[in-house]
Amino acid sequence: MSAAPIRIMLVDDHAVVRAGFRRLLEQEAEIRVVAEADSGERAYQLYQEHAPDVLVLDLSMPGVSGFEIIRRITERQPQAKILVFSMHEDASLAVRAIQLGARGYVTKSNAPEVLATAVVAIAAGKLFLSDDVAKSIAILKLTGDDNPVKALSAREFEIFRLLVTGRPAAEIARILNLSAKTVANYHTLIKQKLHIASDVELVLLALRHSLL
Amino acid sequence: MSAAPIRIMLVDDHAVVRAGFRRLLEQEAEIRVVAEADSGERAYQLYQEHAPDVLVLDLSMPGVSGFEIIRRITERQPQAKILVFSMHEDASLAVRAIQLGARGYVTKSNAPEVLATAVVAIAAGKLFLSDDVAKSIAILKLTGDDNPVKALSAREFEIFRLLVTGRPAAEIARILNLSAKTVANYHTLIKQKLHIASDVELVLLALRHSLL
DNA sequence: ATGGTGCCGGGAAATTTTCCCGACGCACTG
DNA sequence: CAGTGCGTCGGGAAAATTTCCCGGCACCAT
Repeated sequence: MSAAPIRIMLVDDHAVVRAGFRRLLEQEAEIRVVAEADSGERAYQLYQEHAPDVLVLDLSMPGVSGFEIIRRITERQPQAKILVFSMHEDASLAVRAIQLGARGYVTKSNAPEVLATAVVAIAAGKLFLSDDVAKSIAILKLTGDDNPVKALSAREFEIFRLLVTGRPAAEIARILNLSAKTVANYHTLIKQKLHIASDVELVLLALRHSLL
Repeated sequence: MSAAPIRIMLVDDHAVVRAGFRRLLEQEAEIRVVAEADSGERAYQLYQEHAPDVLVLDLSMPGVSGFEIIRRITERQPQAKILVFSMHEDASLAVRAIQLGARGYVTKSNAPEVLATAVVAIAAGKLFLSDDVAKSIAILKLTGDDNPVKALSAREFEIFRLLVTGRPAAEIARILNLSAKTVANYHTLIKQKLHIASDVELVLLALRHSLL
């Protein structure tokens, strides 16, 4: 089984934390920590140099934020495997991180061995969420604080769904027995309520909420 | 296991073919054929009445085409489970059918028991393609006859990829060191080459080619 | 050399989007 | 029960974008 070890890079602004993680992770025979970074700038650079299998990243850092690091790295390497290790159990943070391209999210309140488990899972190409964040996300989903459904009225949502299928406004108008003008007005209204600027983002949003 | 049987509806313009399918399918204990239709018009109507678990549909029919039936049904019931059973091994037909919302595609050149297998798979919520069409689709993908990559020049494709990430034109211009005007011109050109009318379709196209 | 093709952007018309507005029905409430 | 708010529907007109057409440049193959 243990062919090549899983090569890890750690990013955290506290050296002591990094050292702890290193110990923790290297208890697992198949895991090797090959690089560490203490800032966003260094993180990006070292990531390019070492091309680790998994990047373990603390979100809260001075300067360039963890989110920004995720964004930058996945922009060029969408296949990058990034595990976020955060103190916040906040569901929306996790959702944002995943949306930006992270492959996993584990809070520090978890048992230590969970981190290694997460690393292995992510290295294997899986998505990993610790139980606590998974639960908060599920709740968030259900209550839908975050969901387009929540922000939009029934009618607006109906039009939203038709829009993201690519139907021309004229056809939507026909389907719903509206004037094309009204559809256009709704279209604008929907984009406002969702705080997005373009149709492309509209589809992307629908996608993230598995509405396609 | 065998709690409730899988309720099937057959659509084919030849009565003899329907009868054959019925026999074939009902050899499986868990499958029950609850309705048959010989035309597109009837198909839609009966589907609403019986709400079968799976709709087995022949593509080639006089009058309302199989595609149109898929479109109409999935328009109102996107969760509808439709299995296309066709004589054509044509990959693009299968792709079109799936894009319209079908959950499976099996050609008539397959061994009889494949049909039952497909029905069961689709009832379970899976997507099913018979080996032959899967192969043609794969080839189509690889040779990319249909692919955006094929139609677009390198530069055009680069801009295409940035567009479908939702970035504003101004940012794309900055990234590529172009004037916003040029990006706009490319944007138009790309839509023309891809034969699409809107940005929404642009994203959906990218999606279908797993470019997101 | 020369015609085809991809790249880049300006100008201006054409179209679309957006904003603002008025109207209606409905539900809630003091 | 009048008043208030909100969702729905669309017209008019300004604002912004898209599209079309063009010219120039570089490259490459004939």
